Amino acid sequence: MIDPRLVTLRVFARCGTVGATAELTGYSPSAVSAQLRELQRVLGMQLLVKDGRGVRLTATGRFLVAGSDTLIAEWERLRAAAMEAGDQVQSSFGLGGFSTAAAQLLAPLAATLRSTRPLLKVQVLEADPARCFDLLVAERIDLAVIVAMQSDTFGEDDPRFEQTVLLDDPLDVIIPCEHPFASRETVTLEELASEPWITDAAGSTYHSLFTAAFTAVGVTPRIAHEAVEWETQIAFVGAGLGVGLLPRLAPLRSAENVVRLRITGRGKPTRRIVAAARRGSIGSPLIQESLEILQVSANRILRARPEDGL
Amino acid sequence: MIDPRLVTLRVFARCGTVGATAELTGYSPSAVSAQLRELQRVLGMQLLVKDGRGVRLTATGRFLVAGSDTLIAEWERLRAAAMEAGDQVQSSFGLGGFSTAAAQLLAPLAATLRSTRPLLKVQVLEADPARCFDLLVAERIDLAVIVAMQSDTFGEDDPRFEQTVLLDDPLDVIIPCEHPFASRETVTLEELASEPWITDAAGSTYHSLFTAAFTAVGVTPRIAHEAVEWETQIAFVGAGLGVGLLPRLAPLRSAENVVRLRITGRGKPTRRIVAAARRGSIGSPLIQESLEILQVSANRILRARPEDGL
DNA sequence: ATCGATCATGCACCTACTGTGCACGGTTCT
DNA sequence: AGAACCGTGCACAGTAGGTGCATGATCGAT
Repeated sequence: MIDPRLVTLRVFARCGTVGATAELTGYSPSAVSAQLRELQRVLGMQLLVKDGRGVRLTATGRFLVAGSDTLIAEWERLRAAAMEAGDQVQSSFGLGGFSTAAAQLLAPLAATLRSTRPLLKVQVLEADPARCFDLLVAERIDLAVIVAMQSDTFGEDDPRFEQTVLLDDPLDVIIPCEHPFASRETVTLEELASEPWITDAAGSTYHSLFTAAFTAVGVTPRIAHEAVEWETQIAFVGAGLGVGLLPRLAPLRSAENVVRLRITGRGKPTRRIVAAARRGSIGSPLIQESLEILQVSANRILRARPEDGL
Repeated sequence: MIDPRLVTLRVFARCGTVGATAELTGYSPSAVSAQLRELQRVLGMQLLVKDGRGVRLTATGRFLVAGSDTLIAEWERLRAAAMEAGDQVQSSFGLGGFSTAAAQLLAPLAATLRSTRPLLKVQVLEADPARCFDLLVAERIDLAVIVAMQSDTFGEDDPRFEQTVLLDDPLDVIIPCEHPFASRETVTLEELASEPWITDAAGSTYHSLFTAAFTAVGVTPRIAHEAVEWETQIAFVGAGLGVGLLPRLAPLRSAENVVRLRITGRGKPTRRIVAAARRGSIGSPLIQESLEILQVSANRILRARPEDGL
């Protein structure tokens, strides 16, 4: 209901270049340029100035973008309330989430919605958390499932988003079948202090999660190998190259001769998974229903004993 | 910046029929019908139901319209603030007002704006107060000058509008040149109690103003003739048919052998003239400047002595 | 009961907005 | 200097959204 050109401007305010805005919104760069030009004409304001080989927001432009946060939130709130008041449904629904969430949480959610609401067009996009926020602003998706990171620039109080905690996903340890601990059910991080560890490259979200888990118990792990994908890491462990941490949500196929153990003791590392939506839209019946379904899925997975993955 | 279809829905909520909405917005009835249908499709809500030979808002529709008041106001506020922050001007500006205001206040305002802001497209529409409010909602005009009536359904606290008092326009008495009081400068209503009066038909806004003036001083005037236009009333008085009340803003040509006297004594009847705009937009520099110009015009007219009209 | 008036809507048609693809000029980094 | 990148103008195309007329439905008046 808000003019799509204003939405485009907001996306531009986040990524700073016309090209990136085009990529995020799905338009061509020419279209973004034309939209921004038209927006300035309609409003009678100069919103952009040339800056080097790019363009930059003017003070007026920044002011407008900042103020539009409450406008967007107001509209989302109104639409959600009207939806609830009229017990009606929207026609399309976009979901976004990072890999694990997309596979374990969003896929069943989309399937459930597809059966309970046959005429709702559901679209799922896999994207990392930062891009999920971009996609929310661009209105490409309506709900995102992400890992809450302390390093995130989006706080709880960002006027553009509203977040609710979905679940705390515990990290398990995976070790090779041949490992002396393979028959145990639980283990502490201290017991594994001298093991060769497998994790992601420094700088990734998983790596910071990894180090945080060990600093919490005062252990310095020896990092032997690096793997980006869970599948790769599991394969490394299965090959006896070392041990690793695996979120409980990440599935483990039985063929992979790897054992998953729960962590006990002082340090019980978890990653917090939250759902994010545009501020104001959280009350929408569709989003509320989605959150409930997500909770059910998450609890069902978490209740499963770690040995089930063997 | 708000979707024009939502604006159309708001206009429909006020006048109740597709045809009237088309007339107010400037669209054709087919276009209004298509817009409302499209709006329901996009939002996934049923906003209208057939009702006899017309259509009626559903509960959801009424809810949406009511809630959109704050949304519109929020946008107007944001735009006005951005305008002020950036010291920029809009490209078009619509003015509305009733007959006297249009001639005496809006015409000079439009002329001034045309000279101070050459590239601003100014449009003036003459319309009675009720229609002015409709035109404000329809975004055909941005500022309206109207007579405040106690019978108006639009209170000071209407979430859609914002009003500021422009001036209190005193009512003068007009009498024939041959009248014994013609050489005086002031008169009281009591002195004219037995005169034959000329006013508008019962039910008009002027008529209620007329009776209110006399009930304030406890006099019951004898209504001899009825006239709708000021010009007609003045002609009646000039022909010696009676006396009448004339707002000071209404001009008096010297050729009309009629004398204008100020009213003194307990009852000093006035009509309150206010400016109205969409809520939130009152801070816009263009509207602020317009209000100042209107004040200047009004004061200049009011300072003129009543004899000047002879 | 019938006829006319009124109201919303569907349809055919057309205009004009808006997006795409490509080429170009300007700017920065190496 | 040359290459890479960024934004923008232009020709073209598709489609959203406008008008005008005809139609069906409903209400009021004769």
